[in-house]
Amino acid sequence: MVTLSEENYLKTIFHLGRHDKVSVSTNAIAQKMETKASSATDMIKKLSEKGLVDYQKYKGVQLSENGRLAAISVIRKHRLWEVFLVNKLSFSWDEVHEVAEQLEHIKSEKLTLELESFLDYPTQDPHGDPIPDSNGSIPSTQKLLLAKVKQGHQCICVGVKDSSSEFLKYLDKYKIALGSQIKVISKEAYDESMTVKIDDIQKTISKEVAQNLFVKTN
Amino acid sequence: MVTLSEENYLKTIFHLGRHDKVSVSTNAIAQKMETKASSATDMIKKLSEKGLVDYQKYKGVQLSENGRLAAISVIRKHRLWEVFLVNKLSFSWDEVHEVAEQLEHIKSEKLTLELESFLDYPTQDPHGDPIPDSNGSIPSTQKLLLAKVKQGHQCICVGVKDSSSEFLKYLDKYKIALGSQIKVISKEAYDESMTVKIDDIQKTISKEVAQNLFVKTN
DNA sequence: CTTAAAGTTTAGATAAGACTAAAAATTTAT
DNA sequence: ATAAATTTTTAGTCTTATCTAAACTTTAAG
Repeated sequence: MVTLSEENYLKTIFHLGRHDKVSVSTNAIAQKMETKASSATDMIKKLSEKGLVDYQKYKGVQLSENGRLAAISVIRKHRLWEVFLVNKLSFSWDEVHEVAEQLEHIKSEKLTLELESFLDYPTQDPHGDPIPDSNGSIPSTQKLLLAKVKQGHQCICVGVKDSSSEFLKYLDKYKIALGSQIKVISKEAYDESMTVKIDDIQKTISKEVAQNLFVKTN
Repeated sequence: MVTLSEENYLKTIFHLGRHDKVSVSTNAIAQKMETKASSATDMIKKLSEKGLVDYQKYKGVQLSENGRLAAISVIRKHRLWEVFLVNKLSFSWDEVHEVAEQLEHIKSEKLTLELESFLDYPTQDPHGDPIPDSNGSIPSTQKLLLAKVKQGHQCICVGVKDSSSEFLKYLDKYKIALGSQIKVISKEAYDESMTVKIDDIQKTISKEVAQNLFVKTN
């Protein structure tokens, strides 16, 4: 049995180790979990004893195959519930995270499968993040940050890097949503801001925004 | 903040104190919670300190107004989720309890209200139990046990007293469901069994069954 | 290459919730 | 009405997950 707390640590280790596949440091885990390094060490030992992570003292951790599957199972449930909250109940994309953090720990294989079916097998959550399938495979999407798009190019918004409520509300305010057409009109070298046309409305956006929007070029 | 464990105790005390409104004994609580009397005493003290129950040593407990509201809130969520599982996902009425036991602890007022709306404001769960409204009022239904129905009388099945998986599967097997028309053909004094006509099919049912089916006379 | 800084682990403590065993109170039975 | 049986509480222990403070590694600087 994997406890609620263990699931949260596994999820954190998964997210931290996602991009660079080197091992994840104790401090990084503690910081993300908003806890102390000593607490992280304790939990890492426990996860290691259960065979969910590979751990060497002072060298950080990596998820084992079982740990990866456990983490993905939690992330799968989190994202399915987010789809439920937005598509079936009337939650907006900036309101779902906290509730999904609770719902992701509900243990029932049948529930997850039935929910997935009820939602018509969605492949991504309301923020554009991919939903793992029941085998733990994560559909990959070739997306890049809007900040990387060259002047004159056209793209489509497919996700957010920062899914904080504040950023999502900003996007809502300026009618930027998944699927929005974005054309890069010009880029400012000085502050890395850019002027873009979003579904035909022109707007200048800051570096911070451009570095947190995922797009797909078409 | 009411913890998960506290919520479970409050729910148990509510159910035990439902019919006879006298105070609930430590042993009764421990038995229902499948724990030891000493653990129950510890929790009772904690609930008492939080003002959720009225407690006098050796005299048992009663829910305070706040405790009652907290218990009802949990029961409301439990029953709403059961409706969701049966009506929206394809759970049967004998499969919902365990999952609802987990879902009932999700904390989000908005979620509960939206779920209730999504389900079209149901007034009872799949077992015929009433769903409290958001103010904590429980719709009362005048129901009685089938065992009390006199020979020759007609009634309609409106709920179950025992909602164990075993009993519910028995009812499914013999096509007894909420809404079934039941006419009492004869009663056997010796073993309290009765012969009934259920939606026009005649069957003899035992005392155990008759004492666990709620009906409404029409 | 040695030392200071940063990062990590250990040791010991705490709180929640549960348990066992024993003591105390209440209820039942003679 | 008192002894026996039952119920309830208390005292002390355990586990999980957390914390602080101190000790120990590793890394970085000079």
